[in-house]
Amino acid sequence: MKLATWNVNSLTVRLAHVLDWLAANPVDVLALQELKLTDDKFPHAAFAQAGYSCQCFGQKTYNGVALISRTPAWAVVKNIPGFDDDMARVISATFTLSTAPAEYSANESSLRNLNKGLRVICAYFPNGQEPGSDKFEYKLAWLDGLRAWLRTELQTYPNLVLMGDYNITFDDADVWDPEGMRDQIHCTDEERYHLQALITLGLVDAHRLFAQPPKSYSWWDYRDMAFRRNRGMRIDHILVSNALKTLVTACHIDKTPRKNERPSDHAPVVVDLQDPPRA
DNA sequence: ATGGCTAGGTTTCCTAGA
Repeated sequence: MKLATWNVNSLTVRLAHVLDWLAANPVDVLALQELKLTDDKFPHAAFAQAGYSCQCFGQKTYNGVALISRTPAWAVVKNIPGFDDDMARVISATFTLSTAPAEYSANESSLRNLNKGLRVICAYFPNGQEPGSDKFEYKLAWLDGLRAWLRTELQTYPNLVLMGDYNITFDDADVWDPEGMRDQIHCTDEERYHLQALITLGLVDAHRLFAQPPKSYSWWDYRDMAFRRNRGMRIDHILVSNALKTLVTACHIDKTPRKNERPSDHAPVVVDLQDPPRA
């Protein structure tokens, strides 16, 4: 089973890129961020033609997230329960495992009660703009809300994947210029503390389970030929629950679509996962 | 150098991204 996450920076502009990428990389679930469109504008028909169904949580101009999948999504939840937010940043759903018997895909309660499903959370973490700003305070409050909710989600769904645009680097290895970015947005101790706190809840960074090329990044600024010079940061992550850790067989960042005409500034991150054993 | 692109809306400049 393959899962991927991609901040597309406007699905309106990037729809053809996403469809091309899915044709070449037929993942089971694709998490999209920064749709920048409302639900009524979501291109369901184009994805249906490619064999995918979609759960979307859109917003005009900013934010917006979606889960694109080959199998139906169950128990869809939008945003973080318990955290009041007027931005569309999170969408979650349970998916049938590819090897699950047909009867387990029959309905939502069987997935939940028999623990045969995979819970997937697609998240677009706040940018934060600048340490000390109102948006930074919002980012920290949002991270508090996410952690409180995840604590219980992990109890409900042991097989859980949290993927998306985190807008946080783990450490200096995720930054092309650690000295220049020290204490800057995405690289502050406070943000990294929050990211580590998610790990402490019982999640692991799929990327670091494997040997990766040096200077592996998922985002490059549009300016100053940053992609060509590989001046980027790794801020898009796939975290899997501890129960899934030994089932992850690969994880990579696909830089190919960043070479397109009019690319997103982010690249997709892809994880390969074996099905969890049946309880 | 507080700039350098890109996208969307309030559109010929503004906010926001990261």
